[in-house]
Amino acid sequence: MLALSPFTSPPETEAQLLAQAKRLAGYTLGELAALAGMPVPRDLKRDKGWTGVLLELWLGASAGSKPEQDFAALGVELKTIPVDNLGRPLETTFVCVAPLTGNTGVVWETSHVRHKLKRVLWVPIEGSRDIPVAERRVGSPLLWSPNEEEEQQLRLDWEELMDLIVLGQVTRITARHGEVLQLRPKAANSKALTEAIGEHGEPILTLPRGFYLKKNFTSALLARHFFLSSY
DNA sequence: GATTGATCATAT
DNA sequence: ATATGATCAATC
Repeated sequence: MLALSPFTSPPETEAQLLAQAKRLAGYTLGELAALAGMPVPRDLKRDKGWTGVLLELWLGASAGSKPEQDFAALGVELKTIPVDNLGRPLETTFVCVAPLTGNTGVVWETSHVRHKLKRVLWVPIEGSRDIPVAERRVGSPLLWSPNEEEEQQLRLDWEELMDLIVLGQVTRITARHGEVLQLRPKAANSKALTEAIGEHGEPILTLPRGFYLKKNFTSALLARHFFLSSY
């Protein structure tokens, strides 16, 4: 029998949240899904957010689609991150949608990116596609805030990208811009359009974009944690 | 094999 | 269309 049950209400402290996340380490997604009464999809092709929702449930996050941090009372954001057998990220990490209009005068200090990343509970999950979803294991969690260097890296990339957006260059931005933070499409499909600023300052329609953390960034922060926890 | 651009589900 | 949760898969 598993001495484990999902939170039915949000955790009241960071310590409580982290403790519960630590309890989940080592369990498989299949075990956690069964205890939560959730069916396990064969793969994640049509259930890309399934793992995130499962962990939200187990950790007592305000499930669903509220434009808030997952643990609003604690100011903590939950991110599951798929990793390989060495704990390296297999995917980039979505942060938030990029505002493409109304950006005159915006600054890093009050940006959505900075707010989202102020405090993050990272939960690594085995993500190799050759491991059946139900057999993938939850890894050791990490409660993280950007250090000075990370914050600076993020700020520089964000400022470069936002400058291009404000200057009407959004359609010229590719995922190659930015060292640790990149801008990529974030949409249902390539026909979903949103308003942006064109190269002559005119309104245009373009693909919605999102900010994503590149793997070099998340890989480093997870590696640091792994290194430190091995002592 | 890694990366960039595209895409999937669901709720509001 | 926008927000939440992300991974897929064509291409380099």
